[in-house]
Amino acid sequence: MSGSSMGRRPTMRDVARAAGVSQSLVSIVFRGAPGAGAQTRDRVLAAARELGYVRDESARSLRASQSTSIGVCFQTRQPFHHVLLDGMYAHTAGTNHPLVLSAVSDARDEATAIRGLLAYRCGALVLLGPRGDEQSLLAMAGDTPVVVVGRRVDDRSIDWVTSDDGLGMDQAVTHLRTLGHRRVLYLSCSRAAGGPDRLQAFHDAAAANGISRSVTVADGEMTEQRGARAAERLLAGSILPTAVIAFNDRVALGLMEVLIRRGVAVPKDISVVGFDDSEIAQRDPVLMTSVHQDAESLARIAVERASQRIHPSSPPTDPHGTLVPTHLVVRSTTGEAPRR
Amino acid sequence: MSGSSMGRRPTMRDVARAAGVSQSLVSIVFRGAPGAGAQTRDRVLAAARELGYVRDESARSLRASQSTSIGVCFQTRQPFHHVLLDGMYAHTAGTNHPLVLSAVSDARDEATAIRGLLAYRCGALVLLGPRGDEQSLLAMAGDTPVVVVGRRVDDRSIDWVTSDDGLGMDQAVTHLRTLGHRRVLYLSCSRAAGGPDRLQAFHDAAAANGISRSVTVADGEMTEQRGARAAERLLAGSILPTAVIAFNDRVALGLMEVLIRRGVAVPKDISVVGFDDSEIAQRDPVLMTSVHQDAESLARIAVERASQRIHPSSPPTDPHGTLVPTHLVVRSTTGEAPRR
DNA sequence: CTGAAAGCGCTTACAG
DNA sequence: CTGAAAGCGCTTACAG
Repeated sequence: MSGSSMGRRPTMRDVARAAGVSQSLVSIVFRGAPGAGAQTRDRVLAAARELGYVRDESARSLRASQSTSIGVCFQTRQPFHHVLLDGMYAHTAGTNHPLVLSAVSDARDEATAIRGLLAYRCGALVLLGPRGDEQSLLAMAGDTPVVVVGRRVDDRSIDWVTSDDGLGMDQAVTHLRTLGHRRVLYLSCSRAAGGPDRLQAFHDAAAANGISRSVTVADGEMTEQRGARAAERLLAGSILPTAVIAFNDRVALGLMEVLIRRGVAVPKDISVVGFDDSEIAQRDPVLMTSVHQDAESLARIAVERASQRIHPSSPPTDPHGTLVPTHLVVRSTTGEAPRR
Repeated sequence: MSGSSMGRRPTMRDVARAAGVSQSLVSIVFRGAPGAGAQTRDRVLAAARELGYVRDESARSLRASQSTSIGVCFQTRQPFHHVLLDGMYAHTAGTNHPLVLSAVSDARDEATAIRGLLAYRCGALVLLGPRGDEQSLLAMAGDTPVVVVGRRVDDRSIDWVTSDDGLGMDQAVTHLRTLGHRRVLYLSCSRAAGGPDRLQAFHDAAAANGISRSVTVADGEMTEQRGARAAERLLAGSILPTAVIAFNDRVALGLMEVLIRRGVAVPKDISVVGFDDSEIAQRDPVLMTSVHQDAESLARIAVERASQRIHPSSPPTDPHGTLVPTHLVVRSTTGEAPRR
């Protein structure tokens, strides 16, 4: 980088001088605004590259009348959030929507993470699986528009996008029912974003399939550990369900790890269905039947909603929420119900 | 938030007016600079809270003579990076070092991620497991100081901190040797940051334990899939090693998943040692023997180095790198070498 | 402590 | 296209 010879980082003035144009024009080129000829534009970009120029986001967002960056709040320990992040990066590459990230972790609560995003003047916030209730999310965000991913929201000032759990659960239960299963256990996670939605969806699907009276539900965390515990409790009990649907793939994996070690054959003795269809489910030899969540669409729609809120060309979309279809990926962990 | 009644977000001026002090004084309070009495300070903070004031990082970092924020470049698909993120958040909470995150993913290469950090005027960059070679990292960072986590770096202008792989490998190999193992396979990952270091460490540890001639090495990716493939290749071969050390816990897990399904008992028939001692290794029923990486110390030292580079009270520390000790956590996947 | 002021690097509107 | 200018919300040095 020849820029290093200057002793400070190059500014638009430096690029302008190097390209022999005005500073205003450099700004026009970098904003992609009309007013620069193709040839001039190339000269400016060449000079910028030569100097190692990087446009200053702090200055840009401070000065711009409308902040276009999208703040994303995610959880460090949620693999599915990282898949969503990938998708959001893919859908903002080359746009004027830089992503600003802020993580929720043991040492950092949601309010702190959101405050961190506001400090960078984000034009909109995308919250992945937020735990807070609607009113506190609204209070935290203040005047900044909010898009929630992974659960429904009633308040109409918040946009949301999530997988169609009703559809997904129905696909899972119908699949099991077709295989002859009636005694189905659902490992719920009421604490998670979308946890209550998914539980309701399970009850609805059981009713629709006429097995409401033979299904059971257990509640807990959304980790492998929780699945493992559930397996132990199952094995200690008198009547085994013939199939288990887990809140997510991680819970299903933990469950299967214990079952297999204890000599319970999957799916011969018990069928297992995961949720997410993450890498966990897809890999050999796990090959788990799982409800596929379309992370790519979730991410794309979240970005689109945020972008619409930032540039309100039209009144807010109605409805304010989107359900993304799921589909069931049948692999090797589901089979005919055993007769017992 | 009573601030929402203003129609725009509150600034320091608004807080000053509400608290009945000057704007300069509000700045002093928020910077923690000397010049404000305890009582005034409380009045300012109360007014700020009342208004829902969040200090504008864009303006702060634009104006401040020295940018104090730390840019962190991480990979979305690396669980260990998220543990490091947790640690870095914990060690910057309450300091004047806000973290700015930028992810590397399929859709976003390292150069783009680093440029993203520079755009926010970070005072220093912390790169988690960067893949680029030293010269390109230096070129990308320009004048911004760089701290690399997860591998050694020769260039003395870059600080680094990583686990002592030499120690960790020696702990793993010595443990196996004590149990009578000689035929040890190492599943390497030369492409990963620190991969070559760890491979060299394995060879050194084998030599120190007098088993150089009976060990083998296979190379590949750092995923469960890769471990599963390795297990299949092992089972197809004529002579099984009596123990496997994996590049990380994920590879070890994939390996064990196949072994257990094929009726190969761990550790009776084959011992398995992971690396990282992540949640994967710790959970029941996996309970994997693994080389523990001290993520908390790695994160703390990375933050300390970055902070030192931002506020150079003393000349750069010598040496510019730190090796963090590992320790071996013995669980249930290692045992006496089988006689065959 | 106050108050007035300069300036970080941009965006934006404006006269030419 | 240029060039001069204002201003985003802060930090910082300064006179009182």
